[in-house]
Amino acid sequence: MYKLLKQCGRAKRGEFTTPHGTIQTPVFMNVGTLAAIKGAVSTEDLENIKCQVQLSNTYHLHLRPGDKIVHQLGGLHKFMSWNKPILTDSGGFQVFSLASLRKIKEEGVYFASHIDGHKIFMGPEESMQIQSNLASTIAMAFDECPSAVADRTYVQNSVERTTRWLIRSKNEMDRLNTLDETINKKQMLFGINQGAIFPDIRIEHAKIISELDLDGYAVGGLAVGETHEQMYHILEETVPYLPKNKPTYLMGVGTPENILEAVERGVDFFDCVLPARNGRHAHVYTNYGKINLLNAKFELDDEPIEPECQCPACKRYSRAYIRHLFKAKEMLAMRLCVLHNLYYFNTLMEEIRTAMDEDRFVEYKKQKLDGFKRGVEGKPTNKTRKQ
RNA sequence: GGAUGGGUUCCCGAGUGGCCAAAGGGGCCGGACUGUAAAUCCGCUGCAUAUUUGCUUCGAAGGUUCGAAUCCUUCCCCAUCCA
Repeated sequence: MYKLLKQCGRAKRGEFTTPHGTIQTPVFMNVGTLAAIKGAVSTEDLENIKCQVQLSNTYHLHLRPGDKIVHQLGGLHKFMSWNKPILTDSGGFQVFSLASLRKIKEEGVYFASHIDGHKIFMGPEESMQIQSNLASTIAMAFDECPSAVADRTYVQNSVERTTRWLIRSKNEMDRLNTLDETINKKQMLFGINQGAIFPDIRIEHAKIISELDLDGYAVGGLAVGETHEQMYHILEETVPYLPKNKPTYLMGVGTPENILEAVERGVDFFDCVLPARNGRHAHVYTNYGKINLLNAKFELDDEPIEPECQCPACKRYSRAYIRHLFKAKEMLAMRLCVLHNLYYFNTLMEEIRTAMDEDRFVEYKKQKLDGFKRGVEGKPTNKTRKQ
């Protein structure tokens, strides 16, 4: 259940209560596709980096270890030893990312497993059944995420099918939640808005799905190749047509800049692989933009990644040391950077919430974006700070 | 002292007359990554430059040839074996 605590312009500050605890929003959901955040991050670690919600994936867990196995083991929470909320993505994104391995039909999608090539079918009912077996807190409707460059006719047809799939998803979830063997009988369902970069299709779709009284509403199909300006524009056009008294979730986004811009436009849930993936690839976030620790200029840099950061990496280790770990291919390098990046994102959200509570979100956002824009080169030194 | 194998661009290592500034790795340097087929992928790596081209390079010095990292001579090193 979502409680809107405050609005700053269109920006929403809220609280979302679930059977697994209350989520303070705006929130960043930490992505652990295979029931683990890549980079050797444990559940204990997540407690140290302010993680409120984890995200896992229907398609991937269906293939490995198999949702029935997770069900037999008591559901995802017990399986991965995490008692806070978990959102499962429906497999809709894999319809996009595994484009060469699938075929879309009205009944659903035929995939060739990316692991061994065996044929699998997933429609709305199958996706809900898998997610019910996984017993996540929040299930996502099964959708198609069309490419940003798809033409209007394609998108129109795709969105209409996604609507039909949403209704089937909801019916199936309602049914599953009444079954004896269901682990989480209060599993929530979020619908997903699509429409690529066509505002009228987006708005029309938003209006239709808003009538279904779902637990939350996502905007999908963004950050898949369009420009940032197009993404922000779509949010401005679309979000006002989604229910204010429900969470609004921008799927798969994004950079700290993207998040600040989207919060301003009314989004309160986010998820993104970037902090984890970039961390594994030595790119780390600072208040003065993203830096690549592999760069030679950090060879003798004795500073932490972000001097103002209180994460497990920044409290103890220098950029030079972590750079060395990357060069030496020590997995601690990735682990530290993933922890830092996730801490950075979760802290960013915390700061956003505090700023909204204190009615200074606009100033906060501006100050943050200014810092990112200046970059590490433009960072004020002790000397310039005194002046 | 004798026998054999070998010395290639930062490193390892292919190449044995032209298509060779020289395969392939590694390293170095740089880039990408947005509901994770990603601990991945891409580019660059002799010098100088207008993406054309010029110059220098394959242990050293000579030589053969229109043309040599590749063939010949001598020398210098290295490895293994025999004395």
